[in-house]
Amino acid sequence: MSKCGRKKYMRTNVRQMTMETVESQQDRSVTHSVAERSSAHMQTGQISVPTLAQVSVAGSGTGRGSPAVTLVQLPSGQTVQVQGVIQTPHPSVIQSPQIQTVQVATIAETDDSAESEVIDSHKRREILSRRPSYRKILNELSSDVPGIPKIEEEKSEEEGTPPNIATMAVPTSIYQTSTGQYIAIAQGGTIQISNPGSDGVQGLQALTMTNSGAPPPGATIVQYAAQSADGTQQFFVPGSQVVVQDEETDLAPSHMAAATGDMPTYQIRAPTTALPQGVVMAASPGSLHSPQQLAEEATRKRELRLMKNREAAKECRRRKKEYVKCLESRVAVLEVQNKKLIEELETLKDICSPKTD
DNA sequence: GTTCCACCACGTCAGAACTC
DNA sequence: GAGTTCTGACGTGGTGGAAC
Repeated sequence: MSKCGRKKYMRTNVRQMTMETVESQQDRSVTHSVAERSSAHMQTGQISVPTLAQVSVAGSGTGRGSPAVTLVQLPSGQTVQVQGVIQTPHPSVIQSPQIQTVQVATIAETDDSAESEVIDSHKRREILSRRPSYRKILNELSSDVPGIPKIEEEKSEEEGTPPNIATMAVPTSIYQTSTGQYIAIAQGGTIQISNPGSDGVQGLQALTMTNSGAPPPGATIVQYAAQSADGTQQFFVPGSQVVVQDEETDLAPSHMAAATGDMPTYQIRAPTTALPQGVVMAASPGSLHSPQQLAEEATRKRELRLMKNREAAKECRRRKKEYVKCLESRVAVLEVQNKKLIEELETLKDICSPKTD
């Protein structure tokens, strides 16, 4: 590992540890995350007010959505019923069943029963060994809080198909260009380009072969409805041909009608040399006989898997960022609520305490 | 202009989590 | 239990700002 890499790794780890919830640490009872702690507070109705240590606050059955009526015991011994400032208690960012169970286990630790402690410890360890899913957490959160957008379940993922090629017809071949784009050529002559760099189905573009009639020798014009394209790309198709993304002035006049406006044009030509650098050839998923075909099939599968994983990693990072944003906003909300509660308690103290003047 | 540093995004791998 | 999805870990490259 390089020096730079190690440093970056350490930084990354520090950042990740600050937001870590129930992933990999063994002793979670000590290292609860902010969200976990705040969640525990919301669950038990306890409020941490360090500056008011003598004022004990007990929640009185303040379930989610019910009015937050709190019993405040003042230093003078008086007990006052308080209508809290939090009229609609926000659920914690982390609402997954695992973490809720963790909180129960944590609270149970205060019991003196050694037996229950052992059982809880086992349960907790069992639960903590599971990693939270950002999608699950956020979806559960969003089901409780209408304001938070739900992460859509990609249908294509459920069907085990990568998002970018979800609607792709059964391709005869899949190719990757040097720029990372994937080109699938179906039996019907439809060419679809999947751009891993773009989000969602926008990366999927359909091409229509227009080689009907009398095409000029060695060239087939392809209509390509791309959103943007820069530079020239070259990739291969079956039959020892090459698909070339033409420069704007590279076309014969008779073909210009096919490529109007900003649409770049692809031509299928006979290859001039061997495979260009960066192009990955993939075998057709047809009958496999020779070891070479098997190897090609294995390569194709690997490429597909890598492509899927690439997209999954992107999606995972996006979810993680969303999750962290959610946590941060939750912290901000809780800080405001905490401040208000402190002010409320101060006001009540002023009201209830005997006047010294 | 160069170097250093911090940050970010990405691709890949491995293994946990999940689905069927 | 096998296959798929998700996510932490790791390494890499790009970028912008600060210091020289």
